[in-house]
Amino acid sequence: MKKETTRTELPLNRILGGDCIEVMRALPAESVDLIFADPPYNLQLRGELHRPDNSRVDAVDDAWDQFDSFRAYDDFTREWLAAARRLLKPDGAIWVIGSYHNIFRLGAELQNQGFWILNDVIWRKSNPMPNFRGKRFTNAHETLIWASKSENSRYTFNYEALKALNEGVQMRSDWVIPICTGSERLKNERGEKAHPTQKPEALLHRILIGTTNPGDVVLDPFFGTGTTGAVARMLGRNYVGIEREAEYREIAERRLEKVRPLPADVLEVSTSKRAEPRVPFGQLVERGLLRPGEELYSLGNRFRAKVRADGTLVGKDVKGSIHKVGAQLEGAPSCNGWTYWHFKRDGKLVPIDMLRQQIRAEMSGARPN
Amino acid sequence: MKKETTRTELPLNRILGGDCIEVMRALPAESVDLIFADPPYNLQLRGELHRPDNSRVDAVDDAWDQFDSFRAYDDFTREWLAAARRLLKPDGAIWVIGSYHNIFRLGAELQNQGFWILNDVIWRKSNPMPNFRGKRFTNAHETLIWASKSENSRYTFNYEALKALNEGVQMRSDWVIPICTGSERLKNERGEKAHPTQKPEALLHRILIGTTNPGDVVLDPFFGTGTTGAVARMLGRNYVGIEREAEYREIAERRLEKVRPLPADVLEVSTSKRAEPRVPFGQLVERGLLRPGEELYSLGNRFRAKVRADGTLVGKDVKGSIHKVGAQLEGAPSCNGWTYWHFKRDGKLVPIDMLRQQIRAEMSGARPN
DNA sequence: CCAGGTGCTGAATCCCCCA
DNA sequence: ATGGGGGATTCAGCACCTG
Repeated sequence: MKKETTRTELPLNRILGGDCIEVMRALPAESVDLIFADPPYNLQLRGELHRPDNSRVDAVDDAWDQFDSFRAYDDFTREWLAAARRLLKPDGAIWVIGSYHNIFRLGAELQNQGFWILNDVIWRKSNPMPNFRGKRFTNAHETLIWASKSENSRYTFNYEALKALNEGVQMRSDWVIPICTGSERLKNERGEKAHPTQKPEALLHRILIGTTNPGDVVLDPFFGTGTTGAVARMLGRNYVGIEREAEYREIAERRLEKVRPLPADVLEVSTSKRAEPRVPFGQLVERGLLRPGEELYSLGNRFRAKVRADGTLVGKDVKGSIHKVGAQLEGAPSCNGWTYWHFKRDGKLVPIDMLRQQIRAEMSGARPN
Repeated sequence: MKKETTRTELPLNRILGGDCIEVMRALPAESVDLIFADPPYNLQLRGELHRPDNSRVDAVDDAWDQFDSFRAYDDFTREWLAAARRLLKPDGAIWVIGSYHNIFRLGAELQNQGFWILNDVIWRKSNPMPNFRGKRFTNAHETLIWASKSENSRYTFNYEALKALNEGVQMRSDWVIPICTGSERLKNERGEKAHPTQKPEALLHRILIGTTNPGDVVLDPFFGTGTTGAVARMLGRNYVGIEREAEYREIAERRLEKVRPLPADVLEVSTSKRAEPRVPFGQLVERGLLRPGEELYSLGNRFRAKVRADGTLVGKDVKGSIHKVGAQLEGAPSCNGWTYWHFKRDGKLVPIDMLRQQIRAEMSGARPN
């Protein structure tokens, strides 16, 4: 049963037909920045499942034979996840979505394969289908798991952009988003909904804005009618879709043709201070913005320190960087010297960070960027 | 190494010392209606964490939360779940709570053992701890799983009572409840929090109202400081607690002594068979059961509000119906004012729902029901 | 008595570059 | 690979104090 697979180049912004496990195995390793996966959880699919040795799992229709069906689902999960993992760049990440039918098995297998869970996120549906028989709670949410490829991955997280999306408050792990209805819901020629579990674009919008950058490659191995691709294309990300059903692929192709990518300037998002160019404190002295020997005053004006010619400070029994001296004086584990230390101008105390901003402004002025 | 265990009778309304797996193995099979379990989460924390103001976060670093590997945690989960399962009556059910660190392994093992998941429920914290380094989403929720012993269990679900708790709308799978702080949070002699992970009583209140009946037996194998027992006792349910740490047991004993069980008539919950007559809150004032100006006290005694002559309440910065004011004070989408607000009689706090029951009794007149 | 400000805390897998 | 050091980072609720 061994199949010869030729590793192709990664075809960007295309939908690939076929079984996602086989297709992924033929793609180049470590070529993808983000994976979004909405795998099937319908246990009726078990007839199409394969064990790791590629033997087919017998169709088991008996409802009581849960153990075998869970095992088959776990085998399927293990295989596609391993194939997906291979494609991820070392600093890549994955999102999976599911309900209580499958999310626990999915999450456990993610952990087993060495993915590092960063958050579980609750998609809280503002308009869920009620529980008609009154025997359970309204199933009003689905669960997403966001995980990096490994514990030490430097994953992408646009903290400031998400905070801005959330009215200036840190984005939480529970997201209120309506289900996909109305004109967004795709129909087939017969007027029926084209796909049973089409996800809202708002969900993918938040995921892609928050955990990818423009130009990144986003892979969706269960592409369906292409929500991931549509949002990726709109947001200037590259997508790779894999879908087994020809009908879904055709609908997705037509959908993607209509998407107009947004211009680059709109795609710029708020960035954190971490992204700003580094300015050594010594430059302030070199450029004469602070004189050697000048006195600096701590936040709260409890301590003083003197600037030395090499860009270090000297205070009472302490010397070192602006950060180190501040931390030692405060007895704190760390200290941001830029906001901690102040200098005197016209009798007023001004944070030295103002001088850093001045230098940064000059730097960006030189480079028209 | 075989240990002879004598199967004792089930000791009701007591806290049992020792390892919960061993203790459960010594209890009689099929004797429990509901299990609530808050097992260790296996947090796997690395270094210290500081807030932006440099204060240190008091982490959950207790020995009982340390496991060497996922394998070790899975073994532990398998054993305690199996022991718990044996104790459940055929129509019994279980609730477990966890975070992304452990909930996927917990859910998968529940399924493996033949439990039938009925819902996963999201506890949305109205006041979670933020993410201090801006590297992830605020971890603003925990996940509960509600499962019956088997697929065909006729589990208890008080649909109408929960609907009433939710202002007449079907209860959803996401619950907004504040974390346990303030006066509800138990302290030890040193003034520190007595238990690092004490759960809010409101969470147990909803679980016990929704999925048990008065007189049922509720087992909590990780009893801690006894939240499950306290709410069970208040609501006229029997509890069995198991806790390994003597210090937690002593605190729980003292806590439970103080709990006053509610009278039986208050515990009757709505049934779908016969709708209870609606009683406007204003009738309590008209009839002189409550005086205008009288002070009401919130569940948990955190808030107060004053009764106005028109049957509305006025609290700090809020006025309106008993439901609306309760919801606003709690920051919750809704609130059942009848069970939320209490008045003082003979120095004790009594839910205003008792007065409604009184009026209903009068209304039903000849029918003693 | 109220308004406003300060301080503390909560189940947390919480940095990243460079030598 | 590992260590050192620059320097970035928080929301809601309650207790307590001051004016």
